[in-house]
Parts: sequence; structure tokens; C-alpha cells
Amino acid sequence: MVSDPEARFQHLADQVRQRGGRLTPQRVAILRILALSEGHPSVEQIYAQIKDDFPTTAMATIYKTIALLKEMDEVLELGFADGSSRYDGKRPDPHPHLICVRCGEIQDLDVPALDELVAQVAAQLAETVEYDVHSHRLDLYGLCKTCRAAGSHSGRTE
Amino acid sequence: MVSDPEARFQHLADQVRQRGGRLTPQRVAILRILALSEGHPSVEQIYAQIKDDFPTTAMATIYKTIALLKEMDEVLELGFADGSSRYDGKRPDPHPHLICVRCGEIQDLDVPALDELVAQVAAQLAETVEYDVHSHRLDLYGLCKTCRAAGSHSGRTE
DNA sequence: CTTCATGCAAAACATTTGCAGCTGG
DNA sequence: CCAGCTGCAAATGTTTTGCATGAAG
Repeated sequence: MVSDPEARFQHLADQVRQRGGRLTPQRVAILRILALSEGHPSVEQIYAQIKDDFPTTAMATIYKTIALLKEMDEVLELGFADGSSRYDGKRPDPHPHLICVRCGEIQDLDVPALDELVAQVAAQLAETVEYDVHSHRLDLYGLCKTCRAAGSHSGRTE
Repeated sequence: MVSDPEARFQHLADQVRQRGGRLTPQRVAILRILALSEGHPSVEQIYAQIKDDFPTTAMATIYKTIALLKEMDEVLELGFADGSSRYDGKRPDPHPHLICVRCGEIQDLDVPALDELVAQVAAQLAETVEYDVHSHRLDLYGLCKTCRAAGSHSGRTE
């Protein structure tokens, strides 16, 4: 939310390098898109953007790079019931999202009370059933202003 | 959590009939499993249970019946990043889930403050950006007692 | 140079669709 | 009866995998 996109990109690049990974041009492009994209791109969208600069890039390359980032917990994956996934490389920590079920637009959301609420529940679960909660996900689903005006729905429903 | 499973099954059956749908033996079996299952079965698990009574049942039949229930908002679908889905036919309204990332166990969770919190955020979004929020989803991810003891992790990560 | 990444194609899955035949109401 | 359901198979769409080539460090 605050962090400078360019700094975020540098962080990702550093992490990859420290891990023994290489920074190929394609990979740099993927990291850059993930670090800079305001929206929450899908693999397809990343692919489309990259083809401009590296027309031969394969989808598999993008999947592989994202898998690497997931392992390092440097990207947040939002999977949906329809099997599609969108990625957030700017804020890899859990945070709520607002999702339009019609156009698919995803935006970050600030719910200050949430982390505390989750922490409370987690603490209680740790005590009562020895459950070790380490992550969470909150999505709000609905219709954005534009789609609301456009009429009824269609598309992703979860 | 409260409702009698048998009553829930009857409700589902009634809804299907009112909709002009038929109650074939296979369909009855699917509804029964969804209404009675304590866990949150996958299509595969439903399929396995049904094969005992109706060995010729096709997966497609289960998918079609679930699609019907989804349309009527009588089943809650929990889709995951790995493409799998689990279903809750007991409580179709949004409610939080506790998910073990190692064994995949899913249990319902009670977070009394959540609905109010979501309602507040939704109200604010309606005012500020004319967003129409009509649903939500909260998952907590972690390790259940058993898996915690068993060691490190593997499996679904979201 | 030595690994690791790329890109292509094939494989692997889960889910959907089309359709002939069956059957619930 | 006949609209709707079943079961089979084929189609779909996305993600994964195997492997030869290529390039980062």
C-alpha cells in the first residue's frame, strides 16, 4: 500500500538472486509486472504484456516463475472456484480483496479490524484445539459501480 | 450447526422440486450426502459414496446437480487455488472456514463479529464507491493438531 | 563452464458439453 | 407422455512436466 513499486521489484529480484535463481530478461519482466501492476494480473494477462518485449515467451515460463515466488512467499495467489488464479506481487501478506463477480476486477481493501479479529480467533484455536493458524483470506464479492449500472450478472461466482 | 440434517435434506428436495427439477435416485443420494456430510465433500468424495448404491453414476451427473444447487444458492462452493472445490450443503450462507493446509480437512468456524464487520465495510463501500457487496468468504489456513504433530507441510497452499 | 531457465510439445487434471436413450411425475 | 435427467465420450481450459537448447553468473 505504501511501498514504492520500484523498491518492491528490487526486493523480488534480490530474493530470487539470494535463492540461487537467475535473473533472465523474461524473469525480470515478470517480476516487474508483478511488482508494478496496480490490478491483480492473471497468468494470461502477464503473458500478454510480456509478449510485446519477448514474443517467444511461453506460458510455462510464467507459471514456473510464479511457482518460485510462491515458494518464497513473495506473491499472493488468489485462486477461484472456476480454476483461474490472480496474483498480487505487491503485498504478499494476507489482506482482504474486493471482487466484482461480473467484470472480475479485484482491488485491495483495508479492513483495519480484521487482523486483530483473526489474531483473536487464532489464539483461541491454538488454546482450545491446538490448531496452528498461519494465514487467512477474506474476499468480499459484489458488483462494482460500473457493472451494477450495466445490469444483472454473469461470470465468476464463488 | 443447529439445523437437523434430515430437515435440511427435505428442504433441498423441496427446492429442487419447486424448481421443476426431478428427484431421481442418484439426485436424492447426492442431496442426502450434501445435507448430511459433516465434512465438506469434494465431487470425488461424493462420487465414491454414491458408487456403492449406484455403480453406474457418472461424475457429470454430480457436477450437474451441484450446478443446479449453486444456481439456487443452496450449496456453498469453496474453490481453491489448486483447482479443487469442496462443497457445503448444510449452510449455504457465507461463513468462515478453518482449513488444514496439510490434510485438507475443512471445518466450519464461528466468528460472531465477522458478519457485523463485513456489513460495516459493505455499507461504507456502498456509500463511497457505490459498490454492491452481496457475499464474502473468510478462510483461516493452518495446521490441525494432528498434522502439526506429524511434521512439516505439503499440500494445498493458498 | 556449470547450472539453471527457456520454450516447445505432450501430458495431466478437473470440469463442461453434446447427445441418445431412459424415466419421473 | 414428454421435459428433464443420466451416462458415456469427446471437448475444453488451465496448469504441469519432460527434455533439448541456450544463457546467466
